[in-house]
Amino acid sequence: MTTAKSSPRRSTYRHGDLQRVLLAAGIELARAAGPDAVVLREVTRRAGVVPNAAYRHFASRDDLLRAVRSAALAALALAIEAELARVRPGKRVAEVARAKLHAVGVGYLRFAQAEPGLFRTAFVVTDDTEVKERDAMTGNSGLNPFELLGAALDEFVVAGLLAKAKRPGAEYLAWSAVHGLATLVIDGPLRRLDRRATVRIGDRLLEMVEKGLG
Amino acid sequence: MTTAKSSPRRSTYRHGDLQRVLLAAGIELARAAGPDAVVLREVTRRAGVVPNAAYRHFASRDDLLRAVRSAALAALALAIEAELARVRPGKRVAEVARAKLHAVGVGYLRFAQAEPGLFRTAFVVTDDTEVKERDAMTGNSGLNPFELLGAALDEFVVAGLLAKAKRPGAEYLAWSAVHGLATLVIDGPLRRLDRRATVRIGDRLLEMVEKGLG
DNA sequence: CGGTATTGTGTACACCGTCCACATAAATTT
DNA sequence: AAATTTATGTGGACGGTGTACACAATACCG
Repeated sequence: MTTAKSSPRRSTYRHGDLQRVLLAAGIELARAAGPDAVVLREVTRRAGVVPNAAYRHFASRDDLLRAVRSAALAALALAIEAELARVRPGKRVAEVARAKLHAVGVGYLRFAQAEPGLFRTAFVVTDDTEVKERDAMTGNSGLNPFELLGAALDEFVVAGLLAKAKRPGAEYLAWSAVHGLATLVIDGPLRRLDRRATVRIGDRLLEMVEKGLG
Repeated sequence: MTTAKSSPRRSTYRHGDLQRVLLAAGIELARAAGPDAVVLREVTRRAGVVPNAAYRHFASRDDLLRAVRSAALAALALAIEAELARVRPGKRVAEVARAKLHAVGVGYLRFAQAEPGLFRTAFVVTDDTEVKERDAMTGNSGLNPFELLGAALDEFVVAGLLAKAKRPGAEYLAWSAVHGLATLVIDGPLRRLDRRATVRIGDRLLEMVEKGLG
């Protein structure tokens, strides 16, 4: 017999869509158990392929992880955009701007709590710092999470809620606060908070950011 | 011959102080390259001992990592206390309280930038959530970093800078902001900032927290 | 149709954490 | 002081990991 061993479960020698399947498996592992769970051999196992096959599509395990990380960032961007889409186009620009910034924060925190594995993966620190797949980590708007926050702050300036002089760098301050709370909620002392309590403290935090930025 | 092989480099069969040496080696690895670098076999290698010897002092690699994490938290607490000690005991309580909160934030950020490996290790998420070595992670004051922040906020209330009603949970908000900025600075987009620029944005962040908390 | 580039396979290596049985030395009991 | 128990380090093994290298099978292109 020419073919036996384990279980080919695939008639053709070529897989056809291995890259995508490997990435999908990686994302699934990350979702279930965070970045450390993205192990190359398990990914290939799920794709029904030998471990080394992955090296035809990813330079290393770290390269695969980077791809998964981009996907996680894209998912976060989509979650934020979904929250932004719920903002009703009211009359007063100030209120709309406020609602949008709030939506960014809420989307961020919601995602962290709903998908902690992906969230941690999105912010894992990989070997080489610079990113090439810039647009693999964006949502429908073409903006990544950080840029979505920046856009919301721009509207704050337009609405007169934030002095133009204070705009540069403001996204770092706002992002710090929201991201910090997210890590507290998924890994830190606020781990056991339920959704309601999270929303409450999230609101307080966003209030602090709004009041404090100006 | 009874003894040969590699190099015992130790005459006595017993080591004498292995637990401490293993922990020290683990801390050194964490300092140099973060939590993932705390690998059990390397730690024992540095102690001149066979890998399994570690299991007489730590239940697992994760247990060792937890000990290193406690040490890292203690180091952070010490850094904060050092900054607090520089606060001059001025006349006005309000000014002192402000300076102390500022010192906590600055100590936190300084430590993150000066010892990124230890900082990341201090906040690594380990398997079992609860901590037993509660006082292995404190500074000279007996307080851990989080509690030091809480104490600073208490003084804020005493000084009338923070309404009593807003005190509960305030440490979560302040901590979120500072910790978020720290991660931005060591792993995120602000990675390349020099000390001066870090101090500047740190000041802005702390200003936001002060203004926003009230 | 025949050569060539692409993609998956097989084998092998070094490293990791951890289990088990065993050896040695210190502590304790007799 | 001798005997026994307990603490600590050793040796060897197993299954897991990432990845390098040579090879095989297919798709593609002239």
